Amino acid sequence: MRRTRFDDAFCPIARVTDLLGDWWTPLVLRDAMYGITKFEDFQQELGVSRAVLSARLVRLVDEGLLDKIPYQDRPVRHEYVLTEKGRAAGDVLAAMWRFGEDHMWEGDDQPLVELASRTTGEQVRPLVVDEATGERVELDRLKLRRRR
Amino acid sequence: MRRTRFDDAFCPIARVTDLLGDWWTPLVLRDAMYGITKFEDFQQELGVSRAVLSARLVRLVDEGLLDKIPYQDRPVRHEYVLTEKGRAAGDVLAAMWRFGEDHMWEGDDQPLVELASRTTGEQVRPLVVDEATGERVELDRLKLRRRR
DNA sequence: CGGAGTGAGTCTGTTTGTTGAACTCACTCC
DNA sequence: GGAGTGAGTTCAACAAACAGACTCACTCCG
Repeated sequence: MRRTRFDDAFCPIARVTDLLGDWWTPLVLRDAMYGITKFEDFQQELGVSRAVLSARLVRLVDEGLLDKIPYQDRPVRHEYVLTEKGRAAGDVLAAMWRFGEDHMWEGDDQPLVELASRTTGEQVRPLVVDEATGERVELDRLKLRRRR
Repeated sequence: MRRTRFDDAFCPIARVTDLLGDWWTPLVLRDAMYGITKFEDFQQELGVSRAVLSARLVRLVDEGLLDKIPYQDRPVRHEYVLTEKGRAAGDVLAAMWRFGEDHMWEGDDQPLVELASRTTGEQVRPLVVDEATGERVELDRLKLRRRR
């Protein structure tokens, strides 16, 4: 029996879960954000099995988050680079970063690393707001309605 | 061999992946955001197997995203309600919503539902910004550094 | 020319996880 | 006394993930 798929669900969260919910997928995407492009580099960085990595990269290319671009012939070698859609998925990872930073360390412990701007050097702390008002989003306080 | 765990990774994204990356988990949390509290209601809404639902709820309670509160004796019945930490995880779901809304429908198709404020009735579109500057976060443009 | 090295996978046997369906248990309601 | 309900647990079949070995097409070094 196939694992239940959500890729044609009416709900955006379900469709994204279908795409990013496979084990290892968010970490592959994260490493792509950090500039990793080659199969071997993903594999060594993550320690994932080569078979699983191969399957994840194929999916991400199929879904349009990564482009697979040949950068030499004889033998053919590829690099995997983020597409526009792939970069947009960075917002989900950024939200995960913030939630993890705030809630996944016990007591006074904090993660050893932080995000910072390459230009100003200031620390960056992702926050989810409403685009129109700039106010924090609280999902449990919103309602769902049919789009008009 | 156990599926590789990321719950003690140095990276916040990896730890959150460990927590939310199990199949069905984001959807359980989403339904909790929409106000579902009872086992049977989750099961019927999602169509997930009862065994998996049971395991996911146990994990979410263990991790402190849900509280399991008895609301009657004889027989004991519980409701699962979001904790503060659980509501905070809503930001990740909101970012998923936005990415899904923008990128998971083909061509001119759009999801049939949208998020709206309960108070003003205005549509809400989650956006990930830097808390300090209010500017959009582009994860692939940031750097990682050791926290000082 | 021969052998080591490398990038990008595929293959294999075993262990874990997911699925749908049936089953349990402790009740309540008629 | 029997049907119904809420909240699970158990089961066997199937899918996915694991570590490690293997393949293939090259290049580089001596």
